Amino acid sequence: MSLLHPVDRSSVPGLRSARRIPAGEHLYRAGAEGPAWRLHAGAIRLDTTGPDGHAAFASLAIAGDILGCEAMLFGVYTFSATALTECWLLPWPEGRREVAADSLLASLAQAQQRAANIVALRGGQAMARVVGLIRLFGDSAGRVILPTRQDIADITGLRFETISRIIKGLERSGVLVPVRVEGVRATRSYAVDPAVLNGLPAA
Amino acid sequence: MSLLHPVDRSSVPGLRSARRIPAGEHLYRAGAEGPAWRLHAGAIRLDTTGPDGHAAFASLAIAGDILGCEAMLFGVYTFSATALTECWLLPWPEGRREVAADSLLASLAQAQQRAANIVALRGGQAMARVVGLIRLFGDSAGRVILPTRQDIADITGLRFETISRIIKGLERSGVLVPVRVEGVRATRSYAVDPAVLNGLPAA
DNA sequence: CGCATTTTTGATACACGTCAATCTCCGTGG
DNA sequence: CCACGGAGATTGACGTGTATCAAAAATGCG
Repeated sequence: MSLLHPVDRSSVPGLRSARRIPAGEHLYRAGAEGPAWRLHAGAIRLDTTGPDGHAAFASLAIAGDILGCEAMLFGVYTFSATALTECWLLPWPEGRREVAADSLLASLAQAQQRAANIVALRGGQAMARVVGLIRLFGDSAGRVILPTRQDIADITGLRFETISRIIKGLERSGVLVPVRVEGVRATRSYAVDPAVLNGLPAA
Repeated sequence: MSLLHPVDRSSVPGLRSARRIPAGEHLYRAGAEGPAWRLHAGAIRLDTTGPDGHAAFASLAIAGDILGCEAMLFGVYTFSATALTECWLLPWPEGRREVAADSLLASLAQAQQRAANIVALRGGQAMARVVGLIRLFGDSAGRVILPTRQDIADITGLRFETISRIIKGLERSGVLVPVRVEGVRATRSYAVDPAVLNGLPAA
């Protein structure tokens, strides 16, 4: 296995002011004040804090999504945001101008599409759910960096033991091949069988 | 059981141009052209049409939600919309003016909140999911008009036989009491135990 | 090198799925 | 007004996919 290096973000135009969040850390918590963000790279989970103070998975943001825009309306964040993988974010809206209606409309349409994706990850058999999540997280080059087993379990509504069994099964059947990436846990970086990454039902 | 009568919508201000959709009928289909709508009363399911032409539950709209705004951006609807209960809708945006950014922002925040609700309906034990859906559909007076068992099953990611068993169980334990409403099927209109309608874990 | 965290694996239980047979409701037409 | 028929709902018997509990192994940090 060759050792890959993470992308150098400092060369990306307009990303001077980008904020980096390491995997597992909070971007913000429900009830706190702060700006809205656009997620440039990585994945973030959003949790509601129940009346009993117990956090429950509520939604998912992946590259391109807008997060925390409700704080522009209510003053505080509704959800807590935690990085599932290393993330790069930009304050939103980007320019110093007013928020364009078109931009908001696009965000709204995208939010609905994302919601439909998440719903699909929470129905059907466990194998199909996990493969769906791998597709959602996989890049065009056929590589994935997955969240922890526990986070995958929260997203799919399964148990981490079940996730572990399924991912090990996909490894054994060759659908997933471990890939070492600097700064990423060994159990979380894989190359994905391209046939499975697009439509096929997997093993 | 007394016979209740449906609300007379003609007395609601600004609802002259409202469109009525009977339970079970389509408002629009994916790929078609049309305006965006605000759902004034009732509930609507949104389905994605998969590559195999097979429809899958994607999202839910309840009173106050905006539907089909993606058609303002892409020209066509992304999802198919079907009435779960009798619905009243208004074309959106309401006035003849431009869409206000604030209004869109509110819709975006609401869409995210709704998505979190739906996610919650698709995890945990079957009883908790069904009770959660009853809470979502129940009005402040403690009455619910539910979708068909099949629709509830699609929303919660369970089977209609399971839904039937759970709802019958709630009836037998007195949490749900059948209520006759004109034009609504006997199995779909109930009074809900107020203790269960707010926080309590149910039977 | 030791230790906390995460992941893997096994054995067992049970909640829900599946299949199939009624039963109820309600609209239709004789 | 009642017989008919179809869609939706209920119920039972049985199978199975995940949950649950428990223990060991792997991973990576200090």
